[in-house]
Parts: sequence; C-alpha cells; structure tokens
Amino acid sequence: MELKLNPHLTPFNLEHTLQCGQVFRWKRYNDWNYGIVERHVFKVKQTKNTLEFRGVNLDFIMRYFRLDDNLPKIMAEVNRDSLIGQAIRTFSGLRIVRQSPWECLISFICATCKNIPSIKNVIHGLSNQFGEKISFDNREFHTFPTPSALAELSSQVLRDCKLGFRANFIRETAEIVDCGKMDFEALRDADYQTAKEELLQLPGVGNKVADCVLLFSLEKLEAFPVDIWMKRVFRNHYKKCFDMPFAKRLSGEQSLSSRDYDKISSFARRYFGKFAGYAQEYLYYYERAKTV
DNA sequence: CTCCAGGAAAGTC
DNA sequence: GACTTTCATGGA
Repeated sequence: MELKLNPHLTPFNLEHTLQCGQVFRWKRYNDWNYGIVERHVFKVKQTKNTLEFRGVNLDFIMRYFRLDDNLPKIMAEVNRDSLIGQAIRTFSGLRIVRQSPWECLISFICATCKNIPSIKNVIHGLSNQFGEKISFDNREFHTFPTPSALAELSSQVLRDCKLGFRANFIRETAEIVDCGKMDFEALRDADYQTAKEELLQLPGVGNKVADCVLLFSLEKLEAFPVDIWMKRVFRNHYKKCFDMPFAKRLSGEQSLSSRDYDKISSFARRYFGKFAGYAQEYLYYYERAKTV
C-alpha cells in the first residue's frame, strides 16, 4: 500500500519522526523501517512525497503517525521566535507519534538517567525476553511485555536486564497497571492536569516521565517535558524570559527541582500555546543534533 | 579512568 | 516547602 502526501497540506518526514528520540523500538533493514505496535508488525519507507507501507492498513498509518494533525497550522502556532523557527525549518515534517500508553510509560521510566542507545538496549532486552514472538517478512519481532508479564518478575531478574535502580519502579508500576488500577482510557479523556496527577502516583514517575507519557501516548499535546537537554535550551536561549535568580539557577549544574521544572514547563505552555509539546520535540531534537 | 545520560525518591534543614 | 544526596550502569 502507499499514500501520496501533499507536502503543503500534510508534510511528513519519516526519518525525523523515527530518529528524534520519541520511539525506541524501530529497526531498519535495507531501506525499510520495521515497527511493532501492540501486536501489529509493519514496515514503512518514504521516498519524497510517497509513504509506502506493509502489514497494516491506511487507517492505522494515519493514526499512528498522527497524519490527522494539521501540522502547518500547529507549526504556525508554535513558531514564536527565531530559534524554534530554525528548528521547524531544519526538521520540517517531524510528527509526534501515537504510542501505546503502557509501552510508553515503561520506556520512559527506563529512560531516567540513560542515554538513548542504552534505553534502546534495555527496551529491546525486555521485549526479546518477556514479549511474544511474532514473525514478519522472515524476521522475528517481539511484542512489548504485558503488565502481568513484568509484574511477576523478581527485582533481581529485572536488574539483570540492566535496569539498575529502576528495577523496583518497573515491577511496582507493572503490578499497579496489572491490577487495573490505572485506566489509560480515562486519562486520555481527562484534562492535562488531572491526567498528570494520576500518573504521578506511580513509582518511578515524576514530572518529566509523566509529561512524556501524556505527550506521546495520551493526546496531551500541551505537555512539555523538560530534561537535561531542554534545560540547556532554556539556559542558552530563554534566560531573559525569567527573573534574575532563576536565570542564575539555569546556569548552575544542579538537577532541576520540581519547582524549577514547573516554572519552565508552565512558561513553555503559555509561550508556545496548546501545541507546546510539538515545540518541545523540535527544540529537543535540534539541541541534540548540534552535539552529534 | 572519568564523565554523562530524555530523573525520581528519600533525606535534610 | 525548598534544596541536596542517593540510586546503578552502559557508553563515550
């Protein structure tokens, strides 16, 4: 199957979308990108304005890659200054992906204090060991482990998966979700603040992890995750938006306190508007691209 | 060897 | 309530 994209109405860049750091489990063989979402294994490739795909139907592709988002309108709305403008031009067509909440939640709990190659390793490790094997294109893929599959593992087994101090967070969060005490559908319908407060109850979930889950899997496009890279962006470009004491804190090496986090994140929501999460993803990838 | 990574929670004042 | 320390480990 293939989809013709009008670059003016529906801009899309598969490469930027998969490489910007929001997803961890895609693989590339030859010129195809292979993804697995829930139990759907599929492959995608893009040449100019044509998106070619196998394994899933058009509705799935539209939904997963958020091709229903009016990207030109969103970009116009968040384009508030020359920095974000440059990031938008550089990574034109980058879209937020609609991930499954459970996998997104565990992925970003694992992501605390890890670099991206390391995150990919542990997520693949968990899937290969405790997920279900599915064949596609003569290759083997694995579903992401279910909540019950992770809940029944000992913390020692999880530590052997290179999870370190995150092992207990993963096990405890898996137990809570497995018991049905976390209703992702309800969170999707709830407003941003309400949904965030629910997620913050989970072990291993703080401000940043909660915002990533809200943005990437629960339709909260105003969520603005702030990590070490975004702190650098604000230190280098947005100091003047804050009072002097806070501008000085941004220059320091301390990790962000929850108050610092709220200050940056809520400013960004006012400054960039209801699609602040899109602005975050462009700025994040732009900042990272400078160093690699 | 040292430094850093898409932080969160426990501890301290 | 705000700030500091601790928590493991692979990769550069």
